[in-house]
Amino acid sequence: MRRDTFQAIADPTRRAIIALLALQAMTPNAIEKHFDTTRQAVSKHLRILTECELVRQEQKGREIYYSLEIEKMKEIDEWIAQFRKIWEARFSQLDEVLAVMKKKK
Amino acid sequence: MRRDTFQAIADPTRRAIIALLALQAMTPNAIEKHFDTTRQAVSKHLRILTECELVRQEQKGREIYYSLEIEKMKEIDEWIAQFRKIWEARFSQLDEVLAVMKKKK
DNA sequence: TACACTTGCAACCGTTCGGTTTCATGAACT
DNA sequence: AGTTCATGAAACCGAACGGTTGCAAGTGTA
Repeated sequence: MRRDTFQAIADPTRRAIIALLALQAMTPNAIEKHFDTTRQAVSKHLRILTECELVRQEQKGREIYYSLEIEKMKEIDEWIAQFRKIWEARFSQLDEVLAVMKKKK
Repeated sequence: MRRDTFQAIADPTRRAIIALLALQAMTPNAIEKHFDTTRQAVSKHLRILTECELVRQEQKGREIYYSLEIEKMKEIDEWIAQFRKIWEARFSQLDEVLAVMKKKK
């Protein structure tokens, strides 16, 4: 069973849950109301997110509040960084070209 | 069949292929040599990447060169941006705290 | 033309995924 | 103590995934 951050964000429902939890901690019941699935399906997603350590739980009486472990998202950001570097380099190249064109004019 | 950028980067082999193609265009045969799988498996990954428009092909004689459509990676970057905003905000808050502490000392 | 090379595609296989249904557990309320 | 509420876990299902094997098609070369 692969269980990493990339696999966690592969599912659109999980991405939506992550985005929700970025704003505030929520209980499974509260999360469920934002979607068209059953509570159990949400619960399964939360299980996966917990296993990936993208989310942490905090028991409050009989409710469990889930909140986002936002630091984990940096894993994705770091991987993307190598490509961002490339397109930023291209952009500055374009900038140079434009500067040269302007000069000539 | 879900076929989007997030699902494309969920697989570690595909991530490695993407990273390879970011450096230079390659043929399936050349790509295969970097991995421990069969050519056909790589071919399947390339098919998925093509369907996601993350990769484009260019026929050169009997060889096909695959290259990365790096712009597509921005989709991921844009989604991550919302979280980057949060952790950067937290970082600058920390910065403020440190500044205040320094002042007091 | 015959043959080697590069590649894609279809069929199959075991595993995982995402979901539903059902049941168990533990906290809060009456 | 009994009931309701919030939640997780297990069993099951159909679909998709990732891989392998075998084959077909097109290009280059002797």
